Amino acid sequence: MTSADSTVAGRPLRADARRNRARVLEVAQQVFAEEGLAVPIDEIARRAGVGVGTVYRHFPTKEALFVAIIVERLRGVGEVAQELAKGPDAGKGFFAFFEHMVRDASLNKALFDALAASGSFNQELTAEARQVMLTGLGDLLDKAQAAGEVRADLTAADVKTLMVGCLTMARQGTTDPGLIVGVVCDGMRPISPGRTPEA
Amino acid sequence: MTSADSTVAGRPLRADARRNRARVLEVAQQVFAEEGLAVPIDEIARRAGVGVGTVYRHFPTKEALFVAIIVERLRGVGEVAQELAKGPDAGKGFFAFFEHMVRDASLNKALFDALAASGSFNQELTAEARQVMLTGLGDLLDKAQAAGEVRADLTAADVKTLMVGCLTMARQGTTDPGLIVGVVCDGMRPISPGRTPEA
Amino acid sequence: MTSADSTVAGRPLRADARRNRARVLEVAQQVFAEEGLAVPIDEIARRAGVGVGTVYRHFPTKEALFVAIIVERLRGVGEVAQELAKGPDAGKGFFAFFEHMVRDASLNKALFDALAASGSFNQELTAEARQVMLTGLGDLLDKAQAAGEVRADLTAADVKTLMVGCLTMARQGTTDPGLIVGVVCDGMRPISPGRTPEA
Amino acid sequence: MTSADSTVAGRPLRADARRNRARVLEVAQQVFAEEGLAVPIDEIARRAGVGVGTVYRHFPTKEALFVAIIVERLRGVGEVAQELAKGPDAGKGFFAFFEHMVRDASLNKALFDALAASGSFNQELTAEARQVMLTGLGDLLDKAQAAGEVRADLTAADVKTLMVGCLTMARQGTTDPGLIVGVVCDGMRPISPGRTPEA
DNA sequence: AATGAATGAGCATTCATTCAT
DNA sequence: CATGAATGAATGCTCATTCAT
Repeated sequence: MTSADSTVAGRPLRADARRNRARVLEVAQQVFAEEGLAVPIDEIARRAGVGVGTVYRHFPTKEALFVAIIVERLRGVGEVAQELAKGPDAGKGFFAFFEHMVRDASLNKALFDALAASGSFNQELTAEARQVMLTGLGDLLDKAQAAGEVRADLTAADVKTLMVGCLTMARQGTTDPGLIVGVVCDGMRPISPGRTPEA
Repeated sequence: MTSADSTVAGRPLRADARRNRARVLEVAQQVFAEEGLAVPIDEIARRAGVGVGTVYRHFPTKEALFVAIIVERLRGVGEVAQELAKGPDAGKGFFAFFEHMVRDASLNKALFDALAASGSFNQELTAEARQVMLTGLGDLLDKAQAAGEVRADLTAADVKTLMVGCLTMARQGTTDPGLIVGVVCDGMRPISPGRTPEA
Repeated sequence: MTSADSTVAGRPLRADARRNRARVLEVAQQVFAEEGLAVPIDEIARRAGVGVGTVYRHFPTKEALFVAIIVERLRGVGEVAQELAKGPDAGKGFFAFFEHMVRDASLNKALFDALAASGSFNQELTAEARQVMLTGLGDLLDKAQAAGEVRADLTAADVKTLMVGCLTMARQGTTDPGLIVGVVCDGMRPISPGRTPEA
Repeated sequence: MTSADSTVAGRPLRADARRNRARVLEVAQQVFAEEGLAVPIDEIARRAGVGVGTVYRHFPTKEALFVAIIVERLRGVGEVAQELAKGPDAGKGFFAFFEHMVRDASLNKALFDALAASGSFNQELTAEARQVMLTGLGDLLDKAQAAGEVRADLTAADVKTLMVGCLTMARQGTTDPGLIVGVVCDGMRPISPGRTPEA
């Protein structure tokens, strides 16, 4: 909703061009989500009802297309976190966010990849989006830590990593996602006196 | 370590053949580890110093080669777990195993893949090896649970999942593996009365 | 001559595409004719002055390319026969057709293969074309038999077989095609009373 | 049974070597007959119960192996013809030979290939065997022509060609071999006054 | 002599990307 | 701008032939 509609920084796209760009993005996300990165661009073009050329007009590279998807997703995630940080109970909010994210992304390979693979691509291209995401998450985390609900030694990056980890596990489909999230969330809580972790 | 040297069940391979087979396996593991499954067989052959034909003589398919790696690894992991299960302090053993595994495999993509992707391939081919692994891990887990050191509601499959998750995270390289393992191990411990998890 | 220009049944191909398709077909026919089915697709592409990809765009499989050639040929043969069947002297027409066909195809391995191998491929794909051919030939044969110029116990399929046989022989290059055709045509005539065949 | 047992002209092979050579030849003939020339040498070696090396020891090339089969066959055919030429009724003998050959070879792809493909290989290697064959057939033909049972303008080479042609047709399996042979044999008979061939 | 492991050129096919229409 | 045809490098795999054991 911000200003992510132009190809790079050119003039505002023509209406039909914008429509095509959006359509391709949407389809690509779905297709990648369903079948993985190996899907040929031709297939995406076909499903989007446009020619390959059109895909390449908007995204000069297959990687660029994927990065675009990632960026869009990361931005969304960051915004949600930001929202929750403004709420009253940051502790509850934090864990809810974590759980929600995992539940959500475990159903959506594209979102998963957006998080997981955000490091595997031309870093420069995703840098900004990752920052947005980490900032939102960071704000939420800070508050939760201030409230004593989360281990103080965790950084936003650590939490993101743990989130991706939970996603990977959830996606395996071999274990109840609830249990996984339970274990990890539990592990993120401050170490109570009654426990002897790692001892 | 057992008798995994012959192709399938034929006569013991000739000395040079066995050497080549081992060399290919070793190289393939490394190369796959470094660059992922996309590496051409030709590349593996080249690095192993043999012709493509030789690779194909020993492993009739690229998948077969990968499966062979997985199987070898899983077997190893299972055996280690089995060993530890026989030790005195199962709780300590369990967490040590978990930590060790993650630390180890985070340096070795092949081992990681062996664990992570063991479900993505011709199930039949890896079934046995996976069983060996789960059995070993299960024995260790049982003892640790009996000793009250691990949440009773976790199964061997859950633990394996958590291990793979930690591996994924550790491999990202963006977070201290120790911290990750710390969090997850902590989460696997029984819930102490002094804590209000998920509350 | 009819409408065999589109790939399957899509919109009429772009001018250049149609040109390429035709060129590939033509070259493939020649090359197959000269060197047999073993010729690599790359070779055909090279000789046609296009990339391999182009060949594969038009013919998704090597077999498909060959089938296309066969189909085109069979259609042509059937149409010629049909034409002659409409003529006045069916007997003369029949033998002329036979002779012509052999003479023609003995110079063109592709046409030969079209006839000879028409049974060796995905039957479904060539079924229709074969039918066209047999129908044309059948009409001509019927008339010739009615005129008492051809043994009444021969079917269109038999005649086709004999034609292919003559072609095989002619292609050997070791015997005068005229003599061969003479012998076989002679054998197809009704058995005169003055002869004691097989006696 | 003559002197076709040594590799080329070396010393008489050791007993086991001769056994191996014969076994390979026999198997190769069968396998080629069943599956065509495309069968890998490894397959032949396997079925013959020897190593590939052994095949190559006896036949330095795949082509050489095939030539050897051809040669053996041609010799046999020539000998049969020779035999019949010595009989009383050359006319009957000639047609019987023709029919017999077709019937026989249509069941044996190797024999068929031996006849059909005898021209497709290193001519030098098969020259002698072809000569033997043509001589035998020639003797039989001469007598039949002298008896007025066969068109005088046919040469042994022509007849061989017609035989191969009939084989090709018979092998198609789409027409009754008897009918084919009937037509061709009929065509080989002298032109009776009561007929107007090619007129 | 026999064996079968090793070799590597060769082939069908796919797919990211470019460019004429 | 959109289209989709053309391109060709890349890849998994086969198989004739050589050679160490």
